[in-house]
Amino acid sequence: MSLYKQYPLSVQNNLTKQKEQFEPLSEGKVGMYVCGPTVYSDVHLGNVRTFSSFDIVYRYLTYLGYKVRYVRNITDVGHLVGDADEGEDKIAKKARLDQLEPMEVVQKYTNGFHDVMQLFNLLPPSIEPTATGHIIEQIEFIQKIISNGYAYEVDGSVYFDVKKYNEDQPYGELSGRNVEDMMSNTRELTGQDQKKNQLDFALWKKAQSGHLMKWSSPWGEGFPGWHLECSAMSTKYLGLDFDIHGGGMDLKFPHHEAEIAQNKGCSGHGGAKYWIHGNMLTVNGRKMAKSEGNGFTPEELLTGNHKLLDRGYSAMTVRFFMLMSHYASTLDFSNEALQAAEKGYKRLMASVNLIEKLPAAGSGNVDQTKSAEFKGIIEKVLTDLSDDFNTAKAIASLFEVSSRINSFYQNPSDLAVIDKAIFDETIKHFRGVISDVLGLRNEVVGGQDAEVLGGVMDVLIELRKQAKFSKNYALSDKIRDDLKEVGVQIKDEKGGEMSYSID
RNA sequence: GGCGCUGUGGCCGAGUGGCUAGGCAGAGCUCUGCAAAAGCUCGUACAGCGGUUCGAAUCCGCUCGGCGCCUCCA
Repeated sequence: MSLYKQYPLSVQNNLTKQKEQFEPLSEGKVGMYVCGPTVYSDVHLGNVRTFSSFDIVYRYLTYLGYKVRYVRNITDVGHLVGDADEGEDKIAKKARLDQLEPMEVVQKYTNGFHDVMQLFNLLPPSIEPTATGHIIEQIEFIQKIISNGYAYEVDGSVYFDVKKYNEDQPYGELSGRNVEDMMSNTRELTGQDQKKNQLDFALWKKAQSGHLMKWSSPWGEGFPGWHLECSAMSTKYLGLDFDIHGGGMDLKFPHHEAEIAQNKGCSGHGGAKYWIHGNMLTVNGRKMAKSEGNGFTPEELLTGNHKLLDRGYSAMTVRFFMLMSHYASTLDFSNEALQAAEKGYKRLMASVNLIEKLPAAGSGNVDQTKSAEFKGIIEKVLTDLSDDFNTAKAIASLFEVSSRINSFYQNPSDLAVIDKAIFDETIKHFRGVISDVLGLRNEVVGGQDAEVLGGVMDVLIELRKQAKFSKNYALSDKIRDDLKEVGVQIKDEKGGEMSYSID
């Protein structure tokens, strides 16, 4: 039996505002689209949180046995800087400032984005389409919307007719808005003379003279509107109807609302069945954002070279920190919280590393009750993950397994009564969840350096053993204390063995 | 102004009406030559005020905070 039948998944669907049983449109297969980054600057930690949230979704679906097609786009054109329609293209502006080709800007930050994803151990999507690579699809999409009567052309630009659309189907169902309210409340913007209505949004914009990123279209030279690429590319790669659409909470309106309207205006199909939104990372209670000046890059995080950071934190520490809260809750960044996460993460991983040192399970009189109880912990982990990807709850249970492992190591007799098959199954999932679902990995020195270090440590440990054996505590303590000074902790174990960990 | 979220012990954070996660910090104990690690035990928190209920952190109302979106934003 596949795991997804054993641990049926439920998800909070923001389209229906309810937690629902997850049922893919096609048995055993999942199509998921997630809004990716706009590549005109470095990603900051807040961006990382959203992508991490959906990395968990992707990983867990896969772990449950679903075959997942995960599409995450790269927005490399089209978003304007100003709040009116005449603003400059962000990428073009960056290109002008840095004296680069727009596509050089795009490439630079796309590379940077990939590096960051790798650093935090996020899996690459199945397809990573770019907006500039799908201009034709977007033009075709617009043409269909126009022919359906939901868009109009004005002087080389095309706008989506929200009011007309709203006569046939509700606009605002995802974000809980209604058109009448918005028409009376939306503030006046300048430079929107072309639009019939303030709520209308651009599907295609005529390129002003000097605009760098532009393409030919039936309406003249221009570029696609802000929301169109996701509609066009999700349809192309996942179909008119697919399972999951994800993105940051801040994209809910207007971006995702526009996406739904575009989809329905084009084909009558709304796209995704389940809409999932990741919440924001905050700093002192405020959203981390470039405009707030409270964002920092992953590099600053690692080095601690930022005024908000007391010191540097590793990528896995940060990943673990993010997983300790639920993706739909805001998460507040602080040095204290990071330090707590760091210790917790190390404790968890230490127990994972201890598993291989354990003696065999089930070597004594097997106690079925205790065995079942042990198994129950990992079942709870999977049940919690199936409850809307609740990593926070799951981690609590993982720590329980962790404690058991530590106890088994100290008291092998407790392990002797645990059924071997049950133990192996539990440990398989314990390791699987930590590495495959949560994406946590050991942060150790790699390569040749690691071998050398290991060899050096073996020598020092042997020296300390001899010193202890001859009751030369002054020397044995000096070895331990001096190593502690340079960040290596020696631990004496039962039976005279010693182990070490690197801080 | 509209839509929505939120207020949990020293800190961070889960919480499906009753059995009241977990991590970090703190206290005690065990183990230990001394440590460290680990294990065990402890703190009995849910912004305030009402209400529903046998029973509410959890549901309802009001009050007071905080935040997000409504303009590009993960």
